[in-house]
Amino acid sequence: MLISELSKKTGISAHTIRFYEKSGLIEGKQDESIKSNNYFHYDDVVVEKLEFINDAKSVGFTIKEIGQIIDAWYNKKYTKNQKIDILEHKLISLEKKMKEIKMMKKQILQFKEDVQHDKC
Amino acid sequence: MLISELSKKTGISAHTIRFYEKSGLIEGKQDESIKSNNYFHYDDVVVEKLEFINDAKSVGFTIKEIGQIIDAWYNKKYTKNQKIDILEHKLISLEKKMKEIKMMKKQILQFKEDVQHDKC
DNA sequence: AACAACATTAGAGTATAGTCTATGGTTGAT
DNA sequence: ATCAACCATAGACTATACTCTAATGTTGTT
Repeated sequence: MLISELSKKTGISAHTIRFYEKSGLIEGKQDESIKSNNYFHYDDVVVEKLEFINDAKSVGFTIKEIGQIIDAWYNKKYTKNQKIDILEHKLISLEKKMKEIKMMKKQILQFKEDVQHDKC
Repeated sequence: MLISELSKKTGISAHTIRFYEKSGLIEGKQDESIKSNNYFHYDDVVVEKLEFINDAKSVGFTIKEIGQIIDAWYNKKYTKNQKIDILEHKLISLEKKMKEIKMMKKQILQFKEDVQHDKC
């Protein structure tokens, strides 16, 4: 598919998709047999990646981190052990985020109680 | 205390503290009786706020959101009901973040299994 | 009085993550 | 042939959250 279809499927603008492509998160292929244009073609793996990117962004991963995770899954540039290492580090950072959120919940619940009992 | 002591206590640079002050998150007071200088003085509430800011930043709250929470606790510019409303919205957004992180954990665990079983 | 070590402000610079504009080429329907 | 609707690239612009520099003033010790 071409970029506008990819954009429709994922809800991500063509501009942003190109930005992700420049950032190395995804890649389209140009059809060598067609010489009249230089349009990029994207497959379902790219759709999958873009959906993952959206999810990963909302948990606070940076573009760089998302790139690492994608490479640990879809790419051949790491050994098996390197891939597992990267993924385990991300799991640890998710655990950390989880703990921080739980603590923040407690804190805000406390704030709420204080307000309810006119302690501030 | 003056800004350098506040900086030492919280581990936040004087530059960043001034940035937070400009952003409306904290405020120091100038001593009216001293006319020779315009140094700002900070109390323990500011230390408390800065510690909260650090925690709130790490769960992904923006400066704006942190400002709202601080105002819902320390400030008189909202009614009781408005304060509770703000805090409840933040609790909901924390619940959402938690769900997203749980899903991301599952996804990355799946990636890890796929790597372990040579499925990619 | 001189000096280091502090304080202030205004504003410039950086990194991240987009978002948009300008320019120009391509495709497909009429 | 022409027109809307697509495609590409380069680069400018924006928002957020700092981070640093420059210029200048103050305090406290020797």
